[in-house]
Amino acid sequence: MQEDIMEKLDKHDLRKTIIRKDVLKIFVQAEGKALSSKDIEQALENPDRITLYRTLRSFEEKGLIHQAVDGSGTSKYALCSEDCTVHEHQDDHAHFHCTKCEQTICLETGPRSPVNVPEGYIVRRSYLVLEGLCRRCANP
Amino acid sequence: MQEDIMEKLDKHDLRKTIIRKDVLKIFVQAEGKALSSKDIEQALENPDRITLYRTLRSFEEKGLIHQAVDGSGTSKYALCSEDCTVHEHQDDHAHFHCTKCEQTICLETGPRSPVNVPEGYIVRRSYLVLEGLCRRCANP
DNA sequence: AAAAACTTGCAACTTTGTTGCAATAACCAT
DNA sequence: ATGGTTATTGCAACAAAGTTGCAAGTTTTT
Repeated sequence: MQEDIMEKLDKHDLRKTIIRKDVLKIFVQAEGKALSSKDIEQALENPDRITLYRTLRSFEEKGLIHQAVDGSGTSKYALCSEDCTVHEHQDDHAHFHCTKCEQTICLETGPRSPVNVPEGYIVRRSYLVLEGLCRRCANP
Repeated sequence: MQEDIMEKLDKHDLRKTIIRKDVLKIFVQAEGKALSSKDIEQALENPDRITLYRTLRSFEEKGLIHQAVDGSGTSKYALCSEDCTVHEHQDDHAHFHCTKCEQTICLETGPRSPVNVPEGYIVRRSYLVLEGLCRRCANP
């Protein structure tokens, strides 16, 4: 698993620094859960906030993680599937956002039916967010 | 039109103060375009920033405007359709977000096919965001 | 017209995120 | 392994977006 992390960093052309290993480990352990900068700050104790932001940006640029739009206002990130590359993210799945515990998870969703946009508009990506209560919060 | 605005405020149980009339007028004129707090600040000259935030919150609570999730990070709002009530928003349409000019518009979209969520999860609302270039930015 | 209820505007503060720069660590080639 | 190159870190300073408490000012109700 330690090797897994090293390999991932290597494959995505990222230097193996302590914080990167730590952050990536947290993402791997989170298993499809989207994490905010704050979540990670709390998991690691006292990482430099700025360095963390930059780590997240690098990870995203190199195709290791993707932003999970969830309507909560703050950015969240989740581990990409294996086939994301530096140049193009392939994370077309929807995200579920629990309004009670504020957790966001990636859903396994197939391709969506296309939506009509006005003449002349170009669609590059789309995000689908489902909002409601997760299992834990729905059944207290 | 002035009467229209007064009526809307009345119907939604909001006091008719100067800033509320002004802000609502801007939303009516924006015609389906989603506006950020900043957009409105610029349209009105020097409104109190805090009061504006509170105005937007009241409008949303009373079902006059709805948040338009667009993945841009900052909150945007657009006028609700007539049948939104205080208790339940009905704005199920998608939003288009132009990554160049940062404008967001409401799209007229029909009902979407439901997405599978894990056992026990409850979906209350969903947001669909299309991201790309608007007509103006796509054809320079 | 006065009382009650709500709204405004100000100060102060929090959270989230960015930039510039010197010091440091990782990587590559001897 | 050693050193040079290049990328990364950590700090300070800053900026944007948003919130809270409270006294003063408006609406609305009676």
